[in-house]
Amino acid sequence: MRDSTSTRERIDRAALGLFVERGVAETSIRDIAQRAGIADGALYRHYRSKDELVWQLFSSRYLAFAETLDGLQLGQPTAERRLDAMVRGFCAFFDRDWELFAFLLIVQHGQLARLSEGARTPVDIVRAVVAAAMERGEVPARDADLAAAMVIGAVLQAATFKIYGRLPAPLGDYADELAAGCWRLLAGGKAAHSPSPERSRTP
Amino acid sequence: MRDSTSTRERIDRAALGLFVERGVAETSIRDIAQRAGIADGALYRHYRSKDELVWQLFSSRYLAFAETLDGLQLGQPTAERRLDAMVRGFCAFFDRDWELFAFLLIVQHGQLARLSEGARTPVDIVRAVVAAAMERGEVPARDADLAAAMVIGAVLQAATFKIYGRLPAPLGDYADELAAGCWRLLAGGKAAHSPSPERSRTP
Amino acid sequence: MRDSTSTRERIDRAALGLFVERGVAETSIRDIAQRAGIADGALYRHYRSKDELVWQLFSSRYLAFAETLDGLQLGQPTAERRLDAMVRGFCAFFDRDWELFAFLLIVQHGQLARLSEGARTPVDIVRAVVAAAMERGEVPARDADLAAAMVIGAVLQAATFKIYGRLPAPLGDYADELAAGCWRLLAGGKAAHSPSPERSRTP
Amino acid sequence: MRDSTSTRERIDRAALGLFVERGVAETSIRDIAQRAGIADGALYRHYRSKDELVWQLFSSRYLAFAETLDGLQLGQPTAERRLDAMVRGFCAFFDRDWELFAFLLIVQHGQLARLSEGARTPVDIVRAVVAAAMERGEVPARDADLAAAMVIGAVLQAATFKIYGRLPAPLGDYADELAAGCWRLLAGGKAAHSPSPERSRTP
DNA sequence: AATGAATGAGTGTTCATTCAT
DNA sequence: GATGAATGAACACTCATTCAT
Repeated sequence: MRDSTSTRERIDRAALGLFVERGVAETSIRDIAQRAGIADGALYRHYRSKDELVWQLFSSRYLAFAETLDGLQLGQPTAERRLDAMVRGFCAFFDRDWELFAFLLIVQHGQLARLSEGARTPVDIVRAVVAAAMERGEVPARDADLAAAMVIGAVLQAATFKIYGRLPAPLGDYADELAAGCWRLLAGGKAAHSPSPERSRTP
Repeated sequence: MRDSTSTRERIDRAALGLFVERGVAETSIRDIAQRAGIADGALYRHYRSKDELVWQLFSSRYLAFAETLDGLQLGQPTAERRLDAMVRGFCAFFDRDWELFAFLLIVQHGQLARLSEGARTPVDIVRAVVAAAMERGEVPARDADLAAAMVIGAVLQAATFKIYGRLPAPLGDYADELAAGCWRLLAGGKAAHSPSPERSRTP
Repeated sequence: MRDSTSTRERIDRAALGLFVERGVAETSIRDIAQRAGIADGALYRHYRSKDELVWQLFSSRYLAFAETLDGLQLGQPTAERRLDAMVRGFCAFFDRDWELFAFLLIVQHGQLARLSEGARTPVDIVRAVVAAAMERGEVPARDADLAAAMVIGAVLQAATFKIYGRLPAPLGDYADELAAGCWRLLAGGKAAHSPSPERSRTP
Repeated sequence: MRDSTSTRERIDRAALGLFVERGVAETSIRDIAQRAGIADGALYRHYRSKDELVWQLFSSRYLAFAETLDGLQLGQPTAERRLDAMVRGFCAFFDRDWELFAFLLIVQHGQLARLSEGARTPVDIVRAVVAAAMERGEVPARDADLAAAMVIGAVLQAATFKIYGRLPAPLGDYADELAAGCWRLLAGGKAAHSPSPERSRTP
């Protein structure tokens, strides 16, 4: 058990690293096994196929992060605090293991569709928080999905910038600004349930 | 030339469609040639390799979009109008050819690094607009890169939601809300950490 | 077409030879390609898989032989002559290409089950001739299936003996004796529709 | 010893069953071990390799059957009775354990060559009986090898028909007919080519 | 320009076999 | 004797690429 666990962890870490460095298709099972320090065949004791490996790696981490996010948000008294906790949590998560985040980012397309219907993803968590805030009147009522998309995108893109070297400091250093920005996005202005036909927003 | 152009266009369209439907690695040159209605070998008259095809497709479209974005923004008098024009332009671009956008989204990782140092990407355009707005005092001075990331992310994620079916209407229907949200994000508040819910559009 | 045909024939012959020499499982696609003088990949232009190759080789030859057998039998006036023609035909077939026969013998188990329900096999041809002979009273009425089995087995086993070196001369040299033996088997004695409970056949 | 024996028997039975169901090449050591209820490695306490297992299984059963056949024949006073005893014995053997017979049938090619020069096979037993009958004048003198082949083939093919479902009743129900047919084959006629239907059992 | 048969390196995967426990 | 994780040499098969036509 001891050995088996450590072997699997070595596989996971090796795969994660290679997937991020070269991409999934460009990484062979041989590459992963070599970096993990095992023979190719041994990998199949832990995952039934390369596809399985990618899928398990993605889904387990992706859904675990959703739970983490939910846990952070649950204890908070106000929508603003909930958002703040989630943003901060995300930044910490990212700074602790940016490689994992990069992996999730890279492989999401093609894996997302395989999630079971009822799976609670990070997206669902954020959307629920946003929708609740609107229902309770803590925030102007708008299209909850669109609002959730914007908040998620704002934070995610910051992380992406970080990965591509467009942001110098650890993501945690931007957490305040990110949380504040998201709050402005969400809480600012008047209600305007989109899509609405009225226009002209120029002051 | 007429024939050649049309063949190339068929290749491009076939490749684009297949890449989005199945992913790049899962699409073979044979698949593309077949859908384009030519023999496998013929494809090599137009692209020297599969990698080349992906790269050409990505870079030309990606950089062309940057120019489009820049053009839209150039004529506008204020930062808010510039942002509005870009958001609206993006939505129109997306609704006209969402497949192309999905392609750009999917292949960006792995292609982004190949862009030449001085290339003007959509990201650069947005960043420049945001930075200029801050310099001119049209918007509170904050970290321009972070602000640009958030704005870009907010809009991009809305498009991603649209692709995954999380938003029902055409993206254009959300353009107002998107532009307004981005403006709130950019222009709202004074300090980085604003714990108070009140805000005013212009400082 | 010229080239393609010859390539396929080279593949068939190489596969046949190797299957007989080493067995199907012991023969790799590489072995076949090498003996056929082509690259491994080229084989897949002619057969979609190794299984397909074995199956095509077996079924085409097996069913073609059934037709040959049927043709030989058709022109004959009496049951004895029909049997004689078939036995003689089989021996000629064997002596012309014993390797093909050995192949059919070796791979039959596992391939036989894949034949479509209505396929006319050599076994069906012989059985039909035997049954017709019984119906017309040319031969005592017995269990047609059993009688067909015995006739087929008698000839087949002679061929098998030949393959294993237990018979020195060409099979054709035994054709008279084989045909006569089969005829004795079929035509001799009184009718005794088996399975019947009565016993004791000792004189 | 008790336990070991039973383990080995379980291995043998598992292997036999799987070989017949799927074929030898399609059956892995893991499959066998699993069905036998042991770990893969444990199998190597009983057989040094998969090849060994197949070989031991084949040769022991094949040669044991030869002895059985010989024993059955030995006590009989006449050639006809000897043949009858052997046919009957074969049918009983088949009905008692058709899986074993199917195994012998399937793997014979490729194993037969490994038998030592002097090994007494079922074929040798039958041939000896046939040859002796000819020498003693109990049966017309013909090519003993060919005659033996025909007799063996006739019975074997009936068994094969049974395996493939072409014969409905237990093989034992056909024993009379089989023995009679073989005897006609052997004892009937005078010359190799007997165009006349009349015959007498003993010359 | 186009064709499509051919190439051959490389992939994911299997599986007989070993060996530390 | 038994276990089962690990090995590593195959294997079937794919596919980007070439090239004679």
